[in-house]
Amino acid sequence: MEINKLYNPKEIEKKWYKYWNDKGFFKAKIDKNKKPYTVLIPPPNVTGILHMGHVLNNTLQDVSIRYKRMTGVPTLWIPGVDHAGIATQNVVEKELAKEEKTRHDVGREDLVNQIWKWKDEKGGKIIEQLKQLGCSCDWSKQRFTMDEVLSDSVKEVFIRLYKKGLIYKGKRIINWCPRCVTALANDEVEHEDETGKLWHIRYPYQDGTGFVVVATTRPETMLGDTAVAVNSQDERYKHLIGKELKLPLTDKYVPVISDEYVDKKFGTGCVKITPAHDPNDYEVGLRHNLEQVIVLDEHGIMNFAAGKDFEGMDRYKARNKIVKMLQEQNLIEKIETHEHAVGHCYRCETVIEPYLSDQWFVKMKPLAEKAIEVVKNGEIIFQPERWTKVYYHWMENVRDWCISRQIWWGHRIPAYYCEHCNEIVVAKETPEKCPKCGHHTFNQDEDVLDTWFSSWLWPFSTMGWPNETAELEYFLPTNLIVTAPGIIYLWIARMIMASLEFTGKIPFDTVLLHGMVLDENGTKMSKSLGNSPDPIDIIENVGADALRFSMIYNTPKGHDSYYSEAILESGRNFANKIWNAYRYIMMNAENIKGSLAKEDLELELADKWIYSRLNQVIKEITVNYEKLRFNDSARILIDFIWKEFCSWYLELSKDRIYDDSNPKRQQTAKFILLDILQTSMRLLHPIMPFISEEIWQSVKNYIPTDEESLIIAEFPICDENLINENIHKEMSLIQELITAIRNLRKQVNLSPAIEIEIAIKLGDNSQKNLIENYKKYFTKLAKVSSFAFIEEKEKLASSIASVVKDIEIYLPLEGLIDLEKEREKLQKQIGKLELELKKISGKLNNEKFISKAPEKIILKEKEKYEEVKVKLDKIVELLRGLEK
RNA sequence: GGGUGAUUAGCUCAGUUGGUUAGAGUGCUACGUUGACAUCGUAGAGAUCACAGGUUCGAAUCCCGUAUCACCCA
Repeated sequence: MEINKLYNPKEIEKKWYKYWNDKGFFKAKIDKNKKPYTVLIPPPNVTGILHMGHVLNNTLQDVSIRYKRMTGVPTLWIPGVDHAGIATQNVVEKELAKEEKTRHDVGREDLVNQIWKWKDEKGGKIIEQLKQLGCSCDWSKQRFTMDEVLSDSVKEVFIRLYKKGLIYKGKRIINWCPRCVTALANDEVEHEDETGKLWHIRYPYQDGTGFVVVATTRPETMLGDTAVAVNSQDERYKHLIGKELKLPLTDKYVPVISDEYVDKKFGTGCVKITPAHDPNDYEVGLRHNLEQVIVLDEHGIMNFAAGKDFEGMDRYKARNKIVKMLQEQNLIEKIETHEHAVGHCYRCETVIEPYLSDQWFVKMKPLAEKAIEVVKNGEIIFQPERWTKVYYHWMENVRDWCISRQIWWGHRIPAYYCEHCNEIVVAKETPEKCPKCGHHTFNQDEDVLDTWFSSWLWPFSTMGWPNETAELEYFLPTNLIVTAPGIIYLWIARMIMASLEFTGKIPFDTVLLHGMVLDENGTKMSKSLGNSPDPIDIIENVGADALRFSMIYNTPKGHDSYYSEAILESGRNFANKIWNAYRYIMMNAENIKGSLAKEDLELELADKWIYSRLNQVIKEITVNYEKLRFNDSARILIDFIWKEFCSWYLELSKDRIYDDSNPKRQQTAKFILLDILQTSMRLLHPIMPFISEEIWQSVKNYIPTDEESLIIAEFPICDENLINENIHKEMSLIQELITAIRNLRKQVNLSPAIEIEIAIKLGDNSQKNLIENYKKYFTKLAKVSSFAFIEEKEKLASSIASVVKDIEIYLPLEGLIDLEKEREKLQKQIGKLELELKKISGKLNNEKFISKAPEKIILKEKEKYEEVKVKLDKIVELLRGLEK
């Protein structure tokens, strides 16, 4: 078999993905005797294309589901996309705009049809990209938030909440996006700090005897002012309360009122009140029965109520004109710069407008109580835990949710108005007869529901609710939801509320929050900055495995992830390393005929050591997979495979692998190489599914198993009996000796090809057997041709030396030694050891330490003291030898 | 303005229950193509654990404060 020197992921990844999918390995099988493990995908937008955030998010989910699948648990990862109301409608409206048409030209029905057509043709892109990444979702259960069943869930929920009095319609100030021409919920508004201006405007007294100064960041709204408010405790303005002021640029007069809302310290302490265009002013207006004058239309254009000077002007142009006119009339006192947070539409970044309009709302408080409880009592856990505080904070201050949107793409509100008497009937279908007046003609509400109104039902609508399905019974509550903290409010909290309300169950038990993917400078990735690489390009270049490994390895749990090409190399190089170890092992597996049963193996130190380490690694990795600390799993794997398996074990095996004179030893080494490789592939599979399957399938030819595919093969279980501390001690002594010898060689720049003799003075005689038995390890890894065991340090003046534990190592150099350099080296080591010894003896001489520290720690310090002392003495002696 | 988090090697980060000679990777230096791999190997240098206090026999780790940065909320 010819194996390429460089790992080429492209064909391999395609091949195995198709195999897994065709074989149905992603499909969840209900087994009532086992508790399932279920992951819910955060449904990406139907308009979405894969970005690095998706890569991180979905890789984390795939790692957890693949790990669980291998432990034998029935697993289900439910995939799907959401209909993304505003974003998707935008896509088609943009196409219409190319023909210079608006949605109003084509009409509601036609527009919705066009969007469906677009969705069917182009909406599945991100799903295909997730498959390229290797995601093992159960695609037979893929859902779309506007599927028939999910739409039915939405209607059912709306009706139930309406009947319970938890959904109501009302005129309120809401956040309005003048570009999307729709209402937004509070948490769909993103606040950004901006440097704006604070205009101080004079409002003259009605009688012309003076003026008050109000400060505002939005002068254009003054046209809708219906009062000026001051704090009743403010001595400066007390006398003005009740007076009338002339509203500049208009022929209107407004009263001075008092309200506790006014902050005496902000601005001038006089606040203009615009009830129709500011949420706080709206509240003040209600308290004082003020008129609500709307001066902006739905597009952010001044309307007739703004007066003929401004009607038809954009809000910012009107602002400039107003300021200019005020200046001309000497009504601007001063203009300050002012830092403040400005709300933007989270979809299109347009500055939002507080806007008074008729909307539908959900009362959240009654739903929030239970949802707080299930987190407080630990039924639902946030990881990292600190996010629970964020959750509580929002839940405890939750406000009503504006769910109506003035667009056409989405779930149309199931409310019908009787044409005759305007009675509202909330129902799944158009009612037959008005319950109030008996008439038969109805108009359905024009608005659609917020996309999140379907997303919050995701945990159970995807399983067929309100029907009682086997899935709901078996898979709910699900187990894991993986997402970014940014949508704790938008999505996580609401899912918890909805699940409890409608199914009586929690939606999931664990919420894993991950960070953002930043570029190498720590800047958030964004399309407009152009610092966001296309993951599909990366996959085509280095493979999904490399990308997945790099992301997991470089993203500590709950932290942001810094992506750069350098980081990608860790995954690419690791894949290549594994590939070449595999190549070496397979080449030899082919050449070496015959095989041994496991019980006939002739084990030596390195073999016992690698099995011992393997089992420790199995234990650690299992813990880290369970704790969702995947970066630690990745780190343990790369360290074990690269350093211990490849750099030590595989090198040490060469001696036997190339020795045809001893078949039993040769076959032992062959078996162990294959066995460690296949077990490592099992451990690696959740993170690097493709290369691990490719290698595992190939090793299967030599180590037969009934298992059909790695994706459903058993995850290794630690065998404690194989973990042996004595073996570790012996092996690490040998490793330390080899490293020390290599170090000596390097010190005098010996070429790697030159064989050397080493003189050794042992600390105790038990070490002699060990070193003699495994002399070949030194030959192989340090090019040592022979050892001389010495008693005293005769004739060693022309050697360089090193100390490992209580063993002295000498490399004789026949007068080539640079005495000065050698002394320097030893002096430096002495310095370090003396410092260490001082620290330890400081502790041991401290009475309080002796009396208060646990026995175990004291013992450990004493042992450490002896160890350091022995080493120090030996090095001091060495130095003395050189100074003679 | 309120909250949360971060600050450990040039860079990116581990360090989980207070006892480690504070570890990786990358970068850097030197040497090297040794029968899997130069996407490699071997060795080395590189840290006052942000700063200032406190608790403790003992603090990178716990507490208080300060500074800087990031994110969230108003």
